[in-house]
Amino acid sequence: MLTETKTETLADPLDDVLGYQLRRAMLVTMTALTDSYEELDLKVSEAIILRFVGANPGCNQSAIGRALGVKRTNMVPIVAGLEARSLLIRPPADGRSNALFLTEAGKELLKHIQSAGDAIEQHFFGDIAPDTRNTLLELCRNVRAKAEGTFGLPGGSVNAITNP
Amino acid sequence: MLTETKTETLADPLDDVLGYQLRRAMLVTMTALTDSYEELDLKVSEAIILRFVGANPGCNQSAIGRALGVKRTNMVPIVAGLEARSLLIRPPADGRSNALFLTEAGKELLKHIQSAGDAIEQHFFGDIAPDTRNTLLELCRNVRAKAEGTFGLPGGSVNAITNP
DNA sequence: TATTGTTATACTCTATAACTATA
DNA sequence: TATAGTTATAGAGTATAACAATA
Repeated sequence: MLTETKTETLADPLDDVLGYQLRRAMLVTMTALTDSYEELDLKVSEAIILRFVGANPGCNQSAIGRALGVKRTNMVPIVAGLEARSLLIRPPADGRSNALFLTEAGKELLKHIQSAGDAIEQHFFGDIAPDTRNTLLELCRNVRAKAEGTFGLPGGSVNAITNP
Repeated sequence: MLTETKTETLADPLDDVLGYQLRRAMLVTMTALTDSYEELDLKVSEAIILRFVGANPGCNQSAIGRALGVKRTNMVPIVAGLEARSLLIRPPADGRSNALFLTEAGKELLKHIQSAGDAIEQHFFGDIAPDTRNTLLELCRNVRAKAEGTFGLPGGSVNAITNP
């Protein structure tokens, strides 16, 4: 006679829902990224913003916010924190906006940010065939393009980036 | 002479980072889902939990929390809210746990939840070829399987589900 | 001893409104 | 009038700690 093993396995009604499964998978990678950047004492949002400043020296924080889908009101404490840690400077560009530049410390940290990001990318997506990878990237572009479609989403709030 | 058009297009250093692009795409679909469920006066978390109860009548809220990656402490107000709205009941299963069941109203609402979810799925992923779709689902499974790999993530907090 | 439900609480990211200064 | 930076504040999701009751 078999001892009854309590199999706590719930039926998953979303098992075949691609949007849901993609989200679950993304949460895994975001958690890994969060943990990895924690060793650099950075949040994911801070790391991403540093990468953007590194790639766009002299841009202002509102432009980065638009690119990332982060409202300019929420950029304030993040950028202020990075400046307070001397990872970037923001001399006035004109009377109302500041030009962001990485400091030497910021540039040095950026290298580690990129290494950590690459490691995560490699770990989770390194075994994907190149053509599958391209298919995926195109899928992502299509999904984001559809955001302005039938569902009439406001462009600004479609795509915030920070929270795991 | 050409008038200089201010082309505010920042270089995107993450343009080719699959993890990042997948996340951006996911945020788009989650925003659409949030907006859609808003018409049913439901949060995404509430809708997902109702789907799980519908698929697993009699289960308790901690089990759902484990399946979704939501801590049982955070299940409390959500389930209590659904009970207060008479969408589910929770008679005691044994002395310490309750068995969750949808009410008739909950079952009726579940139909609309599924329709709304299907519409989002169709809108964003309806044009994907079946074999590509399967590739994607397998990719998701692989990513989640890797969470217990090198990065040694705690199984519990890997995969919360609610927040857009 | 482990599990279930619960309260209280803190932290993060996101959102809106409103203000100031400048283009 | 539109834009950039800012402050204050509210909401939602997630986190830990602690407790009582039960298995």
